[in-house]
Amino acid sequence: MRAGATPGSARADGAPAGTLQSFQRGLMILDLIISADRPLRLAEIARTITIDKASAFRFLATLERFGLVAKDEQTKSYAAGGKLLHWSATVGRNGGVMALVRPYLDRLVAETNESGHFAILSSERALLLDYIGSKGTIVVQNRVGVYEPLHCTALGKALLAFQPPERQRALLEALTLERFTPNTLTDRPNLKRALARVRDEAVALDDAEYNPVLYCVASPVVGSDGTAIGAIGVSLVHPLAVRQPKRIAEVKRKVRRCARELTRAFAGADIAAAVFGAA
Amino acid sequence: MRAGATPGSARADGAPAGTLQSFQRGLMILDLIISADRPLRLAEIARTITIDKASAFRFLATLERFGLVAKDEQTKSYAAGGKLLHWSATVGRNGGVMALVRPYLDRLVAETNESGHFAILSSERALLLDYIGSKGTIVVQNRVGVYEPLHCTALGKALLAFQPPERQRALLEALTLERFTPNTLTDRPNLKRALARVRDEAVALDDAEYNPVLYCVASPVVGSDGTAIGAIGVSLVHPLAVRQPKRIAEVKRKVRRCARELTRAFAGADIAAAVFGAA
DNA sequence: AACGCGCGTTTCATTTAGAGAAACATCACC
DNA sequence: GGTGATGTTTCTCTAAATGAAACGCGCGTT
Repeated sequence: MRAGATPGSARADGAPAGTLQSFQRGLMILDLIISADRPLRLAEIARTITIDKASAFRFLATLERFGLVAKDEQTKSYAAGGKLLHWSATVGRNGGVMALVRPYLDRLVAETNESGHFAILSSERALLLDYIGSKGTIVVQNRVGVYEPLHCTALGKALLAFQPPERQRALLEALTLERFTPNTLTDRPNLKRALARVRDEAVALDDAEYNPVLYCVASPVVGSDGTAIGAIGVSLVHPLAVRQPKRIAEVKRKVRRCARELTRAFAGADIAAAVFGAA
Repeated sequence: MRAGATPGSARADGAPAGTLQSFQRGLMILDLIISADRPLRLAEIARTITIDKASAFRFLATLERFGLVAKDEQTKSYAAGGKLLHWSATVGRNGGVMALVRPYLDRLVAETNESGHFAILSSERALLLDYIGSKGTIVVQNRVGVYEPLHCTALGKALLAFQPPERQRALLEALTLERFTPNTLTDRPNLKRALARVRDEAVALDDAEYNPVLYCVASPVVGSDGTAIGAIGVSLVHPLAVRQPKRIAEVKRKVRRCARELTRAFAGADIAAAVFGAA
């Protein structure tokens, strides 16, 4: 279409060279249908993606054949299909990282009696990979697979603080720093200062910066190259937590220790010592 | 490529008209990576899908940009990416059918004290949509999202027995009737007879025909057009179950009743009566 | 060290497979 | 019954994907 595009350069639509445009469009449609909270109609989809009706029709037909979307012939609307559930089940049982992390997370939850999370950096967000609810009466709901912002969560700041300098700069540049609560850090200088502190202490805090009722503590799990491959932490109910500085200090210690041991398991004792200091 | 293909007719590669070949290829690659139990290399993928290396590279680059696959730069291998977890989380919370089914499934499990399942027909398989473990000591593991064969499971047979005649014929035609245990029905005439009985009784059994240690009982949940929109059932541990005909009869009654009530909720009392008989 | 081999990546010309317009078919709502 | 929006099919043209080939690289072998 764009005839003047130099080969090898980025195209006008933002799709970089070496990627397949039509495939990408199809994935966008699938993503749209999954993200929508209700079945979507063809015209609606074509309009939001801004592609031709006819093309949308073909994409949807292909997705349907694959079982990825289900078409309701009555209402002519499209929703997530059975294959997605199958994929979910398959991806979920993929022990991968989680098999290694689980025991540590288990112990952290048992020790602190708070809800524990493990997250990785994915698409400029913190992606919650695992969750264990506390045994206490108040339980933060399970939100595995959910994205959370980097700038105002403990897990996010732990991940952000331990990125290579250029990557961190790029991320900070790209982030929106949306305000969620009065406590949210929304200016880059303040955030940078906070990250420096996280780097020093190897513990990140979230004092109701994202969710007004949560006080979170997280530490990075660092790989052999010194960058965070994940972050582990716990969530406390905010109004109760802030009144108990001794309890917070204790939780910080336990999260920190847990992350250090995980880091040692992943990357060895020398890296762990470099990040968390000597035992 | 195939220049002689008549417009509108099926293409030589089996892809029907109106579907996008390249998009389909991309989805096949994604499916392959998800299904694989280990990270895959580019060459491997290209060979199994039988596409050009260069194309595979482009597809993978696109998938990676989307976060659907994660590339390990060290080993140059591809695995399922974070976006899939995100999709899983999003699809999972989709209350849809399950919100309606859950209470019934809950009650069935409570009444029978056995593990309960709910499945739908998807891609010539029974797709497990929900599961509740029994409160007893022996628990069948959770397998939500898993496909099971139609010809040798109680849920599958319940679904199969209540399909429109032509669809049922087509399905029977297409099925492989693979043998899993000595009890598996592997010839079509026998299977047809079994389905006729299921249709009469509105209860399907699986006497260790798929898993040698399971005895399963299931009934169809029928929609307003008289075809099964799902199936609900329980799994008993086989060697214990067969010794207790009275227990089995009781479970059958309870499963049947649960399915009837669910059918009534979905399709109304008249349909329920037509399938399950008068109360 | 030189060699061969397989793999990943990039480039390039060829041509298919997809895009888009338009015609058609339905349906809903005035 | 007409008007407009939507879903579906057909057709033509060309942009976009394809596949061959070339390149660079790491690895194991001789």
